[in-house]
Amino acid sequence: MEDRTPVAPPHPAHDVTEHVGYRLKRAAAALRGAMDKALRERGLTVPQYACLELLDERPGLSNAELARGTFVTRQSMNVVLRGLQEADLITRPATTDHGRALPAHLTEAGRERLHAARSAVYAIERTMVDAFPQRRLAALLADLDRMAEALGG
Amino acid sequence: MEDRTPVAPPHPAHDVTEHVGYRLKRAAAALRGAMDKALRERGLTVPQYACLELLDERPGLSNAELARGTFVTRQSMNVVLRGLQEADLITRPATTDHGRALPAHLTEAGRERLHAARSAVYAIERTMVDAFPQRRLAALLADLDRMAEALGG
DNA sequence: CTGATGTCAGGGGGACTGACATCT
DNA sequence: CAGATGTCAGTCACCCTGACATCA
Repeated sequence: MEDRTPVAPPHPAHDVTEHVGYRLKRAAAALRGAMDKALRERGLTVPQYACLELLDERPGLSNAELARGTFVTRQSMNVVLRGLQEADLITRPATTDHGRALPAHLTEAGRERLHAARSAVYAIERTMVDAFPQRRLAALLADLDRMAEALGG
Repeated sequence: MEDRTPVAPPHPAHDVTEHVGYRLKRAAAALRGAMDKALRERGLTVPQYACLELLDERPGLSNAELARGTFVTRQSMNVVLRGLQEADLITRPATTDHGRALPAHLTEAGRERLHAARSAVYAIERTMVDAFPQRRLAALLADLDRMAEALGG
């Protein structure tokens, strides 16, 4: 496996734009940018939106559970929750009589904010999905999952 | 911790884990994490590695050109270049007799560092690519590109 | 003047590790 | 005791906008 080529003039093989990683990053960056913009116009950050979606799906999750569900530390999720609380989009009890876990719930304002944001996010997803043949969707989803798992995601 | 029945997911259609965006972000995050780790062990950050790859491919690019090539501002790229210069991985003339653009070039140390990092990065790519049927690679690359373009990436 | 460039200053969102107290 | 949790403190990498001077 020894490549003895000393130094390399610009070869096609060295064109990083041909690599899977580059394409993946580019697509994810484009998605992130589109979501950033759409969500900021609606008063949410991407982590906040993800947290609201998860809470809408599973009301009563604790900070640590939300952190695990979005693949961040509970310290990072704590900051997100604090922001959502200050905006009155979620509620958390200050104390609990059993254990330390504090269940979070969407407020009515939180539900409304989420639904507005969701429309925008779904439109972005629709744009992505419509960009390639529909029959390849399932395979694409499966391959993305396999890549994430192979890398320990 | 499961004291009560955890919470029934209201609608499957609301399960964000089914969405393309979620899968894409998860795969990209796994890639980013793997690259972060591998590159840190070799004394590079991800933006630094990207910059070195671009400079290897196109020697003499200026700060602004590198910024455009990696989709960041020239201020951000300036920080990256400063770090690479302090590590003696690239050289830039302090002045030029024509214009303001300062062409950057890899040093020998820069080439060596890049090649070591590239081996690690390529191994990560190999892991990703080997995770799904090879015959779907071309379609996957094309679909990722189409998604990025559809979103204005 | 206009446009592109390099650079300094400042800020901000997002994520991490370490440390500590609380509660089962 | 161990284990999970909430939280405070500090740090870091990254990217951004604004402002300014330089130069074709």
